[in-house]
Amino acid sequence: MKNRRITLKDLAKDLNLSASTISRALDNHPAISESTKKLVKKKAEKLGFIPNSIASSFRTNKTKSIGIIVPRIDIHFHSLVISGIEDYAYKNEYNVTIFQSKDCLKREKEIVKILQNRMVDGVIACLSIETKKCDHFKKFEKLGVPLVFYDRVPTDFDANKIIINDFESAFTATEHLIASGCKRIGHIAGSQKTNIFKARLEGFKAALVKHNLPIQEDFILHTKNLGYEEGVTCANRFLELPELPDGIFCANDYTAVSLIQVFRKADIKIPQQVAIVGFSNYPISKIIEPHLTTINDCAFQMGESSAKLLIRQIEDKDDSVNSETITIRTELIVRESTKRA
Amino acid sequence: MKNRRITLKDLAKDLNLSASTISRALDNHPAISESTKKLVKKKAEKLGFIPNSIASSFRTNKTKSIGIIVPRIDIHFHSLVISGIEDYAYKNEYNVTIFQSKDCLKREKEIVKILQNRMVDGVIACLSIETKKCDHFKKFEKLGVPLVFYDRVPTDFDANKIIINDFESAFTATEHLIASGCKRIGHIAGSQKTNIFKARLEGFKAALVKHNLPIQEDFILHTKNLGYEEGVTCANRFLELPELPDGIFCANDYTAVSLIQVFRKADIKIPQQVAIVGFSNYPISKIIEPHLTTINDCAFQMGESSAKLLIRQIEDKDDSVNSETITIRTELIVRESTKRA
DNA sequence: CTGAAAGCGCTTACAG
DNA sequence: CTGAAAGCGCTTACAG
Repeated sequence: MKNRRITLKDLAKDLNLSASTISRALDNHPAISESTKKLVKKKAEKLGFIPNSIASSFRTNKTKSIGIIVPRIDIHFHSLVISGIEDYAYKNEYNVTIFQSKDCLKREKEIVKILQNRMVDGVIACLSIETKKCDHFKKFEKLGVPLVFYDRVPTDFDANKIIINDFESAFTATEHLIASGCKRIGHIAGSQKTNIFKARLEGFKAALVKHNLPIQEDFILHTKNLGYEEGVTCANRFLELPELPDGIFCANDYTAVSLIQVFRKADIKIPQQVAIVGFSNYPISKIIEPHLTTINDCAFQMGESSAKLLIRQIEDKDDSVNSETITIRTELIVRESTKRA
Repeated sequence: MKNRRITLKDLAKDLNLSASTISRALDNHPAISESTKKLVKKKAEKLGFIPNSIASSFRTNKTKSIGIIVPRIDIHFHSLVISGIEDYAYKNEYNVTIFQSKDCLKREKEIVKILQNRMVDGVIACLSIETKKCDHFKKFEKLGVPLVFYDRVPTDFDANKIIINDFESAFTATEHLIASGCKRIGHIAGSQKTNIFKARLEGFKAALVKHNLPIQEDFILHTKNLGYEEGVTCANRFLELPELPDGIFCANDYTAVSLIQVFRKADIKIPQQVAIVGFSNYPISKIIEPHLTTINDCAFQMGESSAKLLIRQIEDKDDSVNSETITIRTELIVRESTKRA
């Protein structure tokens, strides 16, 4: 049942040519005559020749493979990024090998070690939540393996990074609330150990300052991981305040959805009494009622940009000395949850 | 900056041993003395030796790599399956290379061709929606590359398949509506060109028949891809009927969510007037209000099972002649959308 | 318990 | 325009 695979040598013998010529003909080498190329390709097709990519990788030291390290594949943001990476990689004839760190530093280190065995030409990574120091990634540079980080990127380490403008996005979201007439604006913040959530809180505050609005500390609620349940807790804490905020900017969509649901049950009108803005543009933001105004975090595009930068560095030897930071501009998507007019 | 990589030969020279011995020592070959093993491993560690996995793959004809073909990575179901595959593969020291067919037959064929170049030891695939004939997959068998399908599996082709019990799941869901007191039960069906949706419709009908309830054709609405928007259309069609169903089983969660939202706006009480069951246990099912009763489709487990079966067939030569179908048993998750008591 | 040797299937610098 | 030859870094059957 299982056939022996056809090799270059088989083709060579069949055609009375050398393996070198076959190899060059299939690779469209300019030195080979058109007629020979045609002949070789026809024969290859007929015999069902499939080049052994492992042999080729071994010989050339190129695998045309990208390694990806994500916290979890089943988080929508990451699956979108991966999709963007795969898309760009596929067009450029690279393939994509995925590892999940499960947000566990130990596992991240294991994966980094695995990826050093020449399996991939370059690596794209989003740091695990536990990762503070990135020394384990430094080996890649020594090995000449380009590396690009996205979203959760190292701070102690000069590297290629693809990020979004979190500060400005938060600033824009908050200004949008102000423009909608909100004067007492609250925030649900993510872990301040994570840069992106820190930037979102700072952008929020900066917008208030710019417009001479007070920063009320009891309007700023902190969470550990911005989960749906934490959002419910925050909503209840807002309800216990002497006076509700009239606008709330949430550092992600899940907590925004919790707010909407808890507030609606408490007969609070959204957006009339409280306008709400989320962050990420998760699918649920256009299903929840009222539909949620949010920041599109351009996850797919982050993936594309990561792959583009990485592949450029893989193929462009001179380039790989520099490290580059690319900031992707998000956009505010205005929906019912802030349409007060 | 870029160091030359250490090879077996370097280690051998350094230790005055042969490359054969180094190779065996690192591989814990029983013939090598413990003292030599210790010596070699220590030296390897010290020099930072990283085995060249491509050279090893080339030599042994094993890549320890699994190829996955999914329609899209960013569909939650598939990202969960991939997560399950990666999890099992990682534990067994396999890695996972992903391709998206984008539900396009042409691209699926391209990917299948790419995967035949020895890059992977086995393949897991979910067919593109356009795929009717699976001839392009037959090459894998000839090449001795094990192949497992999940979810959308071929019918014209004797293959390894991981599926869920769609018929029974639909039957259970429908019986649950009946047990909740529903007597006029409707269904939102997926494309009847796809087996799983056909099975769900049949399971639905079978439950009605068993309990001597009428099958009302105008209570069975057909959709193309069970999208959220189509769900809204279906909801409105239900509302135009002379009498509403008192229970509706939807072939997925998105359409169920649409029903809930449109019905609530029309002041129809859920579950008192209409009880609703979905299918898939998407994250939104426990966020939408009322929370949605649904079938957990065990996507992660499908991934695990696919990987398990595939790896067994990769490593167990005798086994690979048979093809196996594994049916994963789903479970009904009862939530507010059907709690009428 | 260890070593010498062959070879996996390509690619490419060199030669003509 | 084509070929002969070397070699990428491992693994393993064979020999001792």
